[in-house]
Amino acid sequence: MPAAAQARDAGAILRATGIRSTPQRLEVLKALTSVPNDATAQGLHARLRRRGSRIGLATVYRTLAALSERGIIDTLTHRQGEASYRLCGEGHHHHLTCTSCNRVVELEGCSLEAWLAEVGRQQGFTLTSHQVELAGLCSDCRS
Amino acid sequence: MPAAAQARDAGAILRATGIRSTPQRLEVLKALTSVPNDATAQGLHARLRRRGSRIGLATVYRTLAALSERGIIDTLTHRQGEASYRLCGEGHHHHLTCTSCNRVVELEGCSLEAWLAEVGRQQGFTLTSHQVELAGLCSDCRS
DNA sequence: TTTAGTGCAAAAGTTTTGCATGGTC
DNA sequence: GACCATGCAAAACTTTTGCACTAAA
Repeated sequence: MPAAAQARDAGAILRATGIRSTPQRLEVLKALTSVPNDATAQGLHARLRRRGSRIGLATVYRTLAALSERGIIDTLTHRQGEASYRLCGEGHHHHLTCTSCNRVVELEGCSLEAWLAEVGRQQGFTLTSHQVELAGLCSDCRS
Repeated sequence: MPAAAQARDAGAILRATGIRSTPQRLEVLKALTSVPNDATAQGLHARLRRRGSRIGLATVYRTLAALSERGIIDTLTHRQGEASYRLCGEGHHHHLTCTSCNRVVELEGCSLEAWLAEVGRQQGFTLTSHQVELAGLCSDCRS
């Protein structure tokens, strides 16, 4: 459970990646661990402010950018016009989002290698990256 | 060649979808056919203006939204912060973009059904949609 | 003490909207 | 003539940046 392990000590994550540990960064990181799904910069900022934090919106953006750069969080683009972020397990994986309750399931591993290789070969491309976002209704919302 | 067929008569596309045909919408549609890759709203507007059109930016946005709603064009989100649009063939398909020259290849068909069904079953989801964006280096740019 | 992070406000950028005008059916 | 589309400008948003100040190492 990589995500849970990370959640146990936000400070350790920052220290491990060599970026300076500050109260604001810890706040953002903790807020991310307490959200089951993905969150937007604006949403995180509002949430922290509501709880009494004096953190600035720019700091939230800068923190999310720093964490994303270092691979600690993932940047999802399934929201229209607004980027959203999620604390994730390690390694390559994809997400499955419920269109009704916004629950996000992290799919472990990626079984697309064979297909990707085939497509690359057919089109003469050297594939360097791929982004996959699945959407549907979760079992709870289907009823 | 659905895309080419569409290009032959922009007016017919508009008539077929029941939306009113106007010079501006034809301009946008023709501009899309003359671009090999995807284009942004801002880019299309600038291009049309440069060629003497008096079309407004809002009209370009409204036209692209109308066309996208009706499935005549696809909305891609691989550009950061700016949506881009592409006149596409019919049916479900995915795109492969060259990270160097921005060339976009439209992949016919989608071979992910089996994988999707498996993932949905495992997670208890009823999958309703998926978005796949592949990126890599095309043969021309590899050298 | 050096270096990097923060908050605020302003700026930058994309997209949307209100409204008077003009074009389409 | 009824209705819809357009152009313009302003507004609404998200995100970035400049800068004086503060805090971390």
